[in-house]
Amino acid sequence: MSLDELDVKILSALSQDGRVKWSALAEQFGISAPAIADRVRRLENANVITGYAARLNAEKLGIDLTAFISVTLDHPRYRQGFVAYVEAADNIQSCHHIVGEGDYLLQVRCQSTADLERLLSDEIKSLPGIAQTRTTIALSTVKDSQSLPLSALV
Amino acid sequence: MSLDELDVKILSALSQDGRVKWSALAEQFGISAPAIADRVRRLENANVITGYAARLNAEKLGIDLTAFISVTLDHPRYRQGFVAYVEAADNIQSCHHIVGEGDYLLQVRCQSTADLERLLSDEIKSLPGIAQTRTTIALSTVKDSQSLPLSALV
DNA sequence: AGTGAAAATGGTTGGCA
DNA sequence: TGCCAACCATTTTCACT
Repeated sequence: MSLDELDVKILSALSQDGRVKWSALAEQFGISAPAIADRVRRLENANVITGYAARLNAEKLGIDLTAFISVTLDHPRYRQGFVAYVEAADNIQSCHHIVGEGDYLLQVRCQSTADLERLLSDEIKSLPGIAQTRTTIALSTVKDSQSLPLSALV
Repeated sequence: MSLDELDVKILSALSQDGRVKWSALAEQFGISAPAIADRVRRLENANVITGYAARLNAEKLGIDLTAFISVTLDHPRYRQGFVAYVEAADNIQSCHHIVGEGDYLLQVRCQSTADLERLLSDEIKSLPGIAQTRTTIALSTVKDSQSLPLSALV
């Protein structure tokens, strides 16, 4: 699917406000509301927009301990089990297969250091084939935007 | 602000589908649509819900090179300038002040290795007071959910 | 806090340029 | 693709519990 400039603008607007009214976008971009709706539907069908989510305040919810854990596996045969665990664990926000220090880099969210300790000791380190882990705790969050650099597309 | 069980369920539903109809939640939770709307408004006003966003497919958009960059500053006096840069740079998705290897951990999104090289050389390493950087490239993404572990709250 | 019904707003559909 | 206009769905308001 090819995107024109207006599509990118719509994507940008929807990443900032996923509940924006078509009529507001219509006015902003000088096009009609049904035309906006058409384009959004097209972007959804092409899986460029995969869904919508509320942005929650982790701090207000008391889930504001962020840590990064690099994990090294003993052998690739442990990958499948590890990945299955990662996908099911809702404390784990992201997991990337990396090159460098360790095999995987996890970003986790916990409520407390006790919670993190439990996650590390009782869960991650208890999985089969974990050779090594290294945990880095975030002292504070300078930026946490999940918006893609769409400006690069135009 | 204190959250009851229904609030948490609503937050969970809204993180999965930020455009869900109040009437659908109303039916699901056995309460009326205006009551759902009231609670959502309360959560918004309390800044528990900070907004809504479309989930975009980074791969389909060709912005699918993820890297982690740990940055060490020469001296805390460079912090302010560094933070200002980070906040303005839309390639930088997140930045955490960390303890351990380096001072800050950035997560960046690029279109290509050339793009990443430009970001590193022309931007980050050119900032005043950058003592060291260490870049880790993601070979693949196993998981990238931005949903908080709300189940821990109930 | 929550409800039900009415009013207001927004989304969707279909014929046409 | 996009527009307009009519139609339909949803949200919001409000008097009451």
